[in-house]
Amino acid sequence: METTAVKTSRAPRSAPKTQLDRNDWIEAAIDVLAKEGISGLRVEVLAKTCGVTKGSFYWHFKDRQDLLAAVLERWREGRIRDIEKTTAALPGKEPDQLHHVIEVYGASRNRKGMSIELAVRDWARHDSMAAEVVEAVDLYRLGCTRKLFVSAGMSDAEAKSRSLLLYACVFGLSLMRYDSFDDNLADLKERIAERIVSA
Amino acid sequence: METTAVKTSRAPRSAPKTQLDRNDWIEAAIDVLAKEGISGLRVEVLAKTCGVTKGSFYWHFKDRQDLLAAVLERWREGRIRDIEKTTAALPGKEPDQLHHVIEVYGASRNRKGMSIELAVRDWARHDSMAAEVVEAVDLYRLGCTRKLFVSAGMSDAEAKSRSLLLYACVFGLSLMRYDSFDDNLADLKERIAERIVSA
DNA sequence: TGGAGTGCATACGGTAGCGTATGGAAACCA
DNA sequence: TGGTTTCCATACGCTACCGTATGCACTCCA
Repeated sequence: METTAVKTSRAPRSAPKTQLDRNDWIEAAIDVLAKEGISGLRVEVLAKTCGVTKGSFYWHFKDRQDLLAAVLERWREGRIRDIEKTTAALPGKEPDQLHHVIEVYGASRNRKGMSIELAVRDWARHDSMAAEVVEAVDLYRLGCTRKLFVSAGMSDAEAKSRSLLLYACVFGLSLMRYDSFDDNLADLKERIAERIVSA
Repeated sequence: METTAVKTSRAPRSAPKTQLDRNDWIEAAIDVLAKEGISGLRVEVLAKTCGVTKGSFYWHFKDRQDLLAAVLERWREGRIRDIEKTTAALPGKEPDQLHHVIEVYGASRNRKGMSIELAVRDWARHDSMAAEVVEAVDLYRLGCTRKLFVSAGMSDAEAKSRSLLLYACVFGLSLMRYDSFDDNLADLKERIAERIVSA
C-alpha cells in the first residue's frame, strides 16, 4: 500500500514535497519535453507524472501557454548562464575551451540536455515564441565562441564562420544516426573537433 | 478562375485527377509533414486538404500507420536516388561536387526538402520505424560523400570524418537561427563550405 | 474557534482525432 | 440492363485533451 510516505503535518523544508509550486511544474514539464517533445507536453499527462490532477495545474498556471512560456524562459536563462560559464575568459586556453564546448554537447554526455535542445528547436519551427528564444540563445552562443576564436588569433570573419560551424556540427551530429558508420567513433569525433577548432 | 482544366469525362492520363490513388495520398501527406511535422499529420486533416473525407483514406490505407510507413519508404527511396545522382563519379570534379552537395541543402534553396528532412528526424526521435529509415539514409549518404573525399585524395579515416562533418553541419545550420549574426551570410557559408571540403 | 486563503480533487462540457460500419454513386463489364 | 467492383460520404462510438466550475481539506491567524 506504499503507506502514503512520511505525511507529517509539519511539512519539512526540503522533504518529499507534499505540495507543488510553479517551479516544480516547470521542471517536470522540461523532463516531459525532453522525453516526448512539445506535442507530448499535455497538461493532464504532466499532472499524472506529478501525481496530481490538472486541478492543481490550473491553480498555478493560467493555461497551457502560460506553462510553455515559462518553460521557454527557463530554458533561455539556463542556456545563457551555461555558455557564459563555459566560455569565461581563460587567456591562452581558448582551444581547450572550444574543444570542451564541443565535447559537452556530445550526444553521449548530456543526453537530456541535447534532447531538450532538439525538442525546443523542433518546437520553434512551428511557434514564433519558441523561435525568438532559439534565436536569442543562438546569437548569444555564437557571440561567446566567436570571442574565443578571436582570442585564439583568428580574424573576425573567420571566427564567425568557425562559431557557426561549431554549433551547426554539434546539433547536426545529434540529429544523425551514424553509430555503425565506423567502429572508432571517438577518433572520428576527435578529427571533426580538430577541424573545427584548429587553425 | 483557372477553368477547372480539361475535365473531359474520359479521364485522360495526367489530367486534373478526379480520383485519388495511394500515391496521391502519400504525396499530400509529405506536404503536410513538411509544413506541420509528424504531429500535424492527421488523417482527417489530410483528407480535408485532399478535398475528400476520411472515408476515402481508409479505403486506400489500413490505418494511419500504414500511411506513415508508406511516407517513410517514399522518403527513403527519394533520398537515396537523389544522393546517388548528386555524387555520381565525375573524376577530377570531386570538390565541386561536394560544394554542390552542401549548397543544395542550403536552407534557402530546397526549403521544402529540408523541412521534410527535419520533420522526419524529429519523428525518428520517438519512433523506431522512422529511426531505422533515417539511419539507412544517413549511412548511404555518408558512404557516397566519403567516396568523393577519398577520390579527392584523402585518407579513409579523414574522408569519413569529413563526410560526417559535412552532413552534421548542413543539418545543424538548418536547425539554427542566425540570420542577424552577420550581414554577409553568403561569405560566412562559403568559408564554412571551404573548411569542410578543402584539404 | 471560526473565518479566510491555499492547494488540490472531481465533475462537466466541448473539440479533435481514430477507426468502423454502412450506404450510395459511378464505372466496368457480361 | 443488371450485377459487380471501385471509390467516397455519412454517421457512430470511443479516447484524449483543454479549460471551467465547484467542493473540500488543511493551514494560518485573529
